[in-house]
Amino acid sequence: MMKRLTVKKLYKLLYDHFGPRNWWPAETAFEVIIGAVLTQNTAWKNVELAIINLKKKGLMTAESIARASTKDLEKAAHPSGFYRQKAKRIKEISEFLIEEYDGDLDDIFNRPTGELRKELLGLKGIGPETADSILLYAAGKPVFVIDSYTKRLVNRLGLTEAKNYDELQVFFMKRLPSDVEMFNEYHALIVEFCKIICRPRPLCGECFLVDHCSYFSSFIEEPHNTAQN
DNA sequence: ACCCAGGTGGCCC
DNA sequence: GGGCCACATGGG
Repeated sequence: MMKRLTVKKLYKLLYDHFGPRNWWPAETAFEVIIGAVLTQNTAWKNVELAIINLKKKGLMTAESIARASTKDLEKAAHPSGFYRQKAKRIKEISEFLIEEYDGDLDDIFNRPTGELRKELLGLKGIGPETADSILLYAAGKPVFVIDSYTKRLVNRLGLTEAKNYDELQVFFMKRLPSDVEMFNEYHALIVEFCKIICRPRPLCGECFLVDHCSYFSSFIEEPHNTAQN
């Protein structure tokens, strides 16, 4: 008889399997913001290339990006895709930080979380996931980040019917203690798990969650016949 | 030659 | 408020 999988139990399973992920992969809070924009609908590997380019040009501070030419920013952002709009957006965000907060992130991060979130959402290029990634991974606020992996996973597991961002966020936050470290790990663990196993198309092979959830076993398919086509 | 990746904003109805 | 669509590169 299979026990019902809960949000807390899922966290434990993922944590026990993968261990701490130690996110976000960035040297500074500002780099988290830039990475969060660059990684929108983009593989992180490509984002790394763009971040290396920016650093090589000395473009990993709000001051330098605000001052940089659009052309230089586009060249650096190129490998991450959507490079024209991303270049424009990291420039606008940097300009905003300089103008409104003198480039001081501690200053802006000291604001109440709700107000800060609204302020971030007001910027072009920052939607709910990017805003919450910044709140959690740069500002250290207890905010649960939802992404396409999270939606896919909880829907397949049958944990909730919720589909839209805010509903899913409430779903998780109502069932978990407000703990920055745990929220940090939980999101990173979901990404890790989905990168490997919970793909758009079912992946053949075993999955350590199968024993814990019947919904999950239902989409694990038989090994692919690679001979066809 | 497809499909996919740590989304967002602008339209349209 | 939801359903499309453009945005673009690099890897499988």
